Amino acid sequence: MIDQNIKIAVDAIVFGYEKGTLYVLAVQQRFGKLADRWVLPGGFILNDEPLLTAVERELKEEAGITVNYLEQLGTFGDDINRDERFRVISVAYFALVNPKNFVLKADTDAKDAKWFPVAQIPELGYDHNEMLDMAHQRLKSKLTYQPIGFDLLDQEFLFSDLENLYCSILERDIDRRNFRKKILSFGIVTETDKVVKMGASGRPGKLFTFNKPKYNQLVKENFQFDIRFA
Amino acid sequence: MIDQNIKIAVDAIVFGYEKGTLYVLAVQQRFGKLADRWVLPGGFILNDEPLLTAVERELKEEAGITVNYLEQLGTFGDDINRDERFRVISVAYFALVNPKNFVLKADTDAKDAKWFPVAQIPELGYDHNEMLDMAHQRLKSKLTYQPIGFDLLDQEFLFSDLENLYCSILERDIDRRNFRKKILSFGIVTETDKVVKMGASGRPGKLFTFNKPKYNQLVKENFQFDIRFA
DNA sequence: TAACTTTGTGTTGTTTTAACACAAATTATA
DNA sequence: TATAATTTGTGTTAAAACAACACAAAGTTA
Repeated sequence: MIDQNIKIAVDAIVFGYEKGTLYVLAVQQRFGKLADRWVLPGGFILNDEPLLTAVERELKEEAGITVNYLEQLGTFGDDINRDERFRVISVAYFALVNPKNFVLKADTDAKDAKWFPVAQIPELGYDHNEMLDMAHQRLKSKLTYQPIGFDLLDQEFLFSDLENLYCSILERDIDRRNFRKKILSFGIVTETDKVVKMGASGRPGKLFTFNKPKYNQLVKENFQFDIRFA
Repeated sequence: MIDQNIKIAVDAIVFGYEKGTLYVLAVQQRFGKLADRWVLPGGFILNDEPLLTAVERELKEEAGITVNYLEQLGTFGDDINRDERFRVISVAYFALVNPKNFVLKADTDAKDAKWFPVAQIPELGYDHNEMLDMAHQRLKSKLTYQPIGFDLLDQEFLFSDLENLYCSILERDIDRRNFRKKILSFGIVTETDKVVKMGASGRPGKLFTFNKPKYNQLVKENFQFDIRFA
């Protein structure tokens, strides 16, 4: 007979982006030996609950959000001292959301929920900094070969928004003309006829949208999104 | 209090390659409701055992092998009916080995252990066909951006071996001259002065080796292995 | 010894990438 | 209200990477 004394949790690394800054969602623990510490949102799964459902539930409960993109990141199982009562193995999920779409509200277990700039994240509880690093790495590399940047932006965006997102997350300069040429050549970004004056000074720009059905169709025809350059 | 009734297992998708054919390791179950069925090697983890250690132990126990390459593939948690007594969540690992280095021997729990050509895999127990598909996909894509093919070959190999490995796993033709040029340009494959006459007819070829320290050094200098072409 | 098999090697046209600058439309400021 | 400042929008060109292609050399088999 198996005498495992291990519990399964899910945790989420939720990235948000706004005005050139990449944020990650953390919650402040209300109970337990890490009360008051900031950790990634997450919690134990229910007996008959699929893993994905568990993450979505926790995000709803602890921060009041629903994400745009969610995928499994990896399972972190060796943090044996997370809880005195049992070993905890955690399945970490990578998620993207547009922070503008929600007002964070801590609910059940969480005392508070907050966006931290990734560059200024404090020391988190458990092995959550390690998870965050891995997720941050995943975001950077995935940005180059999957069109996930759009999940961080408004539905309609300026080309400069998209460009700045790539610049700031990948931490390098991008040639505006080459970037635009490449993205437009894919045919997955559509120009709307709306023009916006941005609030700031300068010439107004057109708004664009990501054409997801078109992208899905192209993928079926073996299209490979890929954008890497200096 | 948490009343989870879930157990954690690890499973491994172990690929082997020989003479143009890709194989995967399966074991035949001795006990339980799936007795006699073929499944991927794996089993429950011990309370204080790291996940990686658990996979290595199971591979040793069930098939008598030690792999060349091992990385986490993903966690499959929704196969709620795997066992009547409790839900099982399984962390799947992706592994590569040179089959020549071992004689398979089923040991503790397994009745038999066997290499199946991936193209002719039978229906496996649990959700193991799904895991295999995902691992197969991972192998194909990873082959193009990480030098993992060498973990499937002998330490010394003919250039044609490497080329055939790529051809057969990626299921496409490769231009021999362009392939060789590209691989050699990386500087991570060294020509030995041994010449081998292959057993078959034809001009003897030089043996090559993968220079892993050199590769690791290049990676530090931002080198990116990448080989995709028609 | 002729036929067959496998290794080894270079060139060229095409495509992709990288580098680069200025005019147009608006807002802010003097 | 003119001038400066800001942001959008757009093409060309040189360099690098890629794709396509064929034949001689060294051995084995018939």
